[in-house]
Amino acid sequence: MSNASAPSPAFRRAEPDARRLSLIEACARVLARVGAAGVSVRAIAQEAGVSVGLVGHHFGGVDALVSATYDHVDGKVTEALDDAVTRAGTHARARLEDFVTGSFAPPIADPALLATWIAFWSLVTARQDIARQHDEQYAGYRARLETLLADCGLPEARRRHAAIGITALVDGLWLELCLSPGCFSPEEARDIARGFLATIISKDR
Amino acid sequence: MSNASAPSPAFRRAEPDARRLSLIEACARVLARVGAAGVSVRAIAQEAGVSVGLVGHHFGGVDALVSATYDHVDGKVTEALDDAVTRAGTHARARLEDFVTGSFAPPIADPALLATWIAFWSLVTARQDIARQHDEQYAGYRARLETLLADCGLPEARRRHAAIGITALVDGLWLELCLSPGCFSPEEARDIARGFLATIISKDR
DNA sequence: TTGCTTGTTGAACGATCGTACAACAACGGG
DNA sequence: CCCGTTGTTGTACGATCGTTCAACAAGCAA
Repeated sequence: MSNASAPSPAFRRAEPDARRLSLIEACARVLARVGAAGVSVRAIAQEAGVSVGLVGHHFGGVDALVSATYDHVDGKVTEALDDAVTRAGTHARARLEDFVTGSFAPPIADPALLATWIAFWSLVTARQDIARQHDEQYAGYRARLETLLADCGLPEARRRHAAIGITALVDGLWLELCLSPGCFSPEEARDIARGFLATIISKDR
Repeated sequence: MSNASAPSPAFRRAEPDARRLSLIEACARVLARVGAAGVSVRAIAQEAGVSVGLVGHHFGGVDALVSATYDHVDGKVTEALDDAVTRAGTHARARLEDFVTGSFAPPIADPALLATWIAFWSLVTARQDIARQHDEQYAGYRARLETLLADCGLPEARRRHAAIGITALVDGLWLELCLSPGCFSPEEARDIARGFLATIISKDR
């Protein structure tokens, strides 16, 4: 039964980018499971199946890894919503509706993703770089929303308040959908959001 | 200048309830400052100006103190909103509006309180007792809201969706008001919330 | 095969964590 | 005045934290 000719390697080398990605994904899973209060280098390394030192080698420290995870998760959310808009076709109202209700469907409605996001929120107070990342993320989301509202013919004077309100409603529904999953369904969240949009944009067009 | 007759005491004894309250308030301040990830027995004790052992003596552990802080902060929020409703008088629509917009005025709009609340959210995933406390708090808020909606003549069939939507909008506005304080003002949040209410409840009555 | 690059490991370090507990002292009742 | 109650202190302990770094080895080039 010996296998001397192929002494299976103790570990596999990986491309730096690939290894960084696997660490980022492991960090996101740990954040979702134990929250920002319980995240640690050792927990992340174990989740990724590597040693503790590798985090320092690729990211310099756990803070940079958490920050990179924020960027990565935000990118996935943005990509998913952009895909939803593209799939909606060219009808402006449909593009807006699918952008807004996209937050209540996979992969964004995933409880693990929401828990990860809450962990980032909890770090805004304590860490300046996370606060900056949040500001950029929030501004980007609102800017995309305002563009979609403009395409629906909403006058510029009303876009700002509309975008703030829609974002708040979506965030609140998304949040509660994660914290108390049994309270209401994604379909109900969609209906509520669609009803709010109907009060802002005229039904036709 | 000697004062031998009054050798100033090294510490003051306090009523258990009073000491517990001061520890709870110190815990809330620490949660607001450093978030759930940075809270510790030593930080809380230093904030309250007492020794580390006192936390264990009065609460048994830091987890119970955090849980008690959640109860206390939730009680203060509920009290402030109930006061707003009482001050609004007997007009049903005014009571509803002041209940909803009360979240954008002191003491609830206080950034420290919001940061504390986010810290609780971040613990929902990791701690079952915090999750239960959240469910109770959320159910209580929605029940009060549904009562106010009923007083405004909203048919029962529409109350559930309306309450979920209003709660989500308020939570989202409250959240962003804390995370990016410079983005929009409490007055704007009030206007947006009032506009949403107007689409749910007929203007008269 | 040999040698080099470098991704990877795991032990070691000091700091900080939560908790336990024995000693101390403030304060009220005798 | 003294004494008992008990709120309070501060040290001690083991566990875990983030980081560092010398040694190892996987994979590629020659």
